[in-house]
Amino acid sequence: MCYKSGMPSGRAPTLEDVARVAGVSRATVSRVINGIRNVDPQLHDVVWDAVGRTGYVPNRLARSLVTRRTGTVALVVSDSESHDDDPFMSRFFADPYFGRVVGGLMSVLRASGVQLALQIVGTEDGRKRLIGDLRNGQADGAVVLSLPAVDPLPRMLTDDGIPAVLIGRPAEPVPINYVDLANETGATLAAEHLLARGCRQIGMISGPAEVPASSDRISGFRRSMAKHGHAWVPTVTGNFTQESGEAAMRTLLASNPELDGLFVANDLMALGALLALRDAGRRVPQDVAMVGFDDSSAAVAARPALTTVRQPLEDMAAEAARLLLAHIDDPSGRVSSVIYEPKLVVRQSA
Amino acid sequence: MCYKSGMPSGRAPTLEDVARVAGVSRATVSRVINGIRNVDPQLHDVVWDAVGRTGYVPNRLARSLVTRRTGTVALVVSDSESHDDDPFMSRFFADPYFGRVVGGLMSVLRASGVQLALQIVGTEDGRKRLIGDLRNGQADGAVVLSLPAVDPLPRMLTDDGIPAVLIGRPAEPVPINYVDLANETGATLAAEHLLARGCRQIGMISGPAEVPASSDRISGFRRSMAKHGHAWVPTVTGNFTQESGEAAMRTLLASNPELDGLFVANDLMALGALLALRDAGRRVPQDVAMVGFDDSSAAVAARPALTTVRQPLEDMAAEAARLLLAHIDDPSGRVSSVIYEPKLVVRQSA
DNA sequence: ACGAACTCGGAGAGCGCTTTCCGAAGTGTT
DNA sequence: AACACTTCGGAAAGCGCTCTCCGAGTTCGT
Repeated sequence: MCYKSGMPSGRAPTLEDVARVAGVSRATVSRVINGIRNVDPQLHDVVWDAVGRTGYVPNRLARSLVTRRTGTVALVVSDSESHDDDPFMSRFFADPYFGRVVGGLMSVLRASGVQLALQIVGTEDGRKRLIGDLRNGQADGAVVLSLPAVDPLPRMLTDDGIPAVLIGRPAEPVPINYVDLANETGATLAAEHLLARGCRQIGMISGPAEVPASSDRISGFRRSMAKHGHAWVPTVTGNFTQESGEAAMRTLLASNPELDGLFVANDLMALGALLALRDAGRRVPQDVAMVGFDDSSAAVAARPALTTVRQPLEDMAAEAARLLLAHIDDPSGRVSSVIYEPKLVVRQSA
Repeated sequence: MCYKSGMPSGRAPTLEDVARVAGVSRATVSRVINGIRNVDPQLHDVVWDAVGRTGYVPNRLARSLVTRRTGTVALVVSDSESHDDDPFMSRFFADPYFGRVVGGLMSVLRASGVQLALQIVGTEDGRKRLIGDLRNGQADGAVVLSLPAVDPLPRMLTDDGIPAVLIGRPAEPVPINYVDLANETGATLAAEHLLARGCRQIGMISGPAEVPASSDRISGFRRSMAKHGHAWVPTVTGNFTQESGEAAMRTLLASNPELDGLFVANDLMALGALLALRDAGRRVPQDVAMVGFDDSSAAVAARPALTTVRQPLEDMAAEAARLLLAHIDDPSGRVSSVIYEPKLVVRQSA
């Protein structure tokens, strides 16, 4: 109970307290702390000294209330109306995708002293509340994780003039900032690699057609295959989880026993496919060559290690953070989107 | 530009606006919105109607400023003074551990309408600011992710009376809420399984000795081994990443070529060990039996699938959230800790 | 019919901070 | 020495909300 410099008991010290200790007014302390205008250097020191002695820490809430700046951005994750006991969310968070994005965002935000607040929005009502909170200055802006299917959120955000950046392009064209990967190009890379390897019977395990990233990969792959004379690509749809990949592989194998090449729309499903292939007694890459997508940690961990299309998610997320910060600083700035070029990372599976 | 019900342009509507539309005072609107005291049912409806028409959403900041409740909890991740370009954080976020915890926390917090704000704290200064922010009511409480090594943070939190829950016990005894796994028991499970399988030369790949969870696993494993006559367990230390597991395995194999059993302190390192073993031409489990720890998604994905000690992280995180919420509601409540019992999940690797 | 007891809504004082507006000094010019 | 300028600190008005008072209106007991 011996009160040290920080007088840890009782309420946190306020500007008023510091002002009293320093023998000046609240306004002056505020100026010193925010480095505004030229305050007499002598007073300046007196104030900082008082700050130190009282252990004063500015109250962000109060500050935000008047400045209308919170130093926080929201990370919006859309929970597509999952049923209550559907573990969709856990699955999503456990997916390397989420972690990589958070890591990328933080690498930039942290340097700017900006915080990240996780927001899950599912229902129509949730969206309304989110927008309301953002308009009220609950956060300065939002990073929206790639939305499944068509979602009114992007439009709502732009309509209300809320600084926002999407990771993954919106399903419908909306004038909003976003970063994305050239998914079609990525799929093309995969197709050409498989073809160059001499595969003749090539199949695909795709993601849900409603998500743009997924449909781009599908169309990109189909297009390059068609260009090389493969008008028809047997395809089974998964949902980006390992289990769905395994199941899809079985289905595909049942209808196309001759398969010798495979493009899988993400590494997690590729992992599942690998298992199904092994169970079926097919060797990878000797019997079936396989190209994944993402270059997540799973790709390196897999045996055989996955040849995969690299998506620099961390960089993309970091760029999204930068874009958002810029847009917050200058809301009138032009809407911009940056598209990353994928790269094929050749390992063992193809 | 046709202004719909929400009048999306201009500033967000305030209580004052609603009051004007409803023809009552601010106070009454506030009462209606918060359901306080009995307001005349007729007025009640009038007010809600006005709320609907104006599209009013309460300003959390302003509300928090006076109520001293934010409806937000901080998720504190300690960045042990990593060097600037050390990708430690990215690694950490990409680890399934992070995602599982976030998922578990959100499952509970979401239902209570509580938000999660990510906080990374590294330096001494960062800790001070964190505490300051918390005392100021930046968040109602904190969930602290298992800290590497001895950290003053838990003590600082309790000293300042900030509701907090640790995930993973503190390195030094501190009267603070925490949830943890009976790590020693888990290691014992692994040891006994390996022994029962008939392994004679058993080694261990451990995590960093400074983190409590890690040291508990080490001591638990050593103890049971000793009890069964194995006084000496060859051990190599890793840092919980797959790469470190692979390297550790090589080292271990070099000094103990006779090895036929192995306990690895987490699944990610086990994955790495699996690779090193394969490269060395050892079959798992025939030549070397291996038990991992965590039962993360990696365990199922591995081939052979990992026999591992299950740590119900999602449940633990959910419980942490509940504990925190309870502690926030009643700060005088007793400090409590709940320890989860691990379970051995037998798959293929042992 | 009169006061006590109760119900309900408004006025207003803050929560901790920023920021405009002013007046009091200080500086330099003619 | 009188003027215009500039510099600097304080007073005070909010930011949007909650919540304690308090007064007015209603109901009921006697």
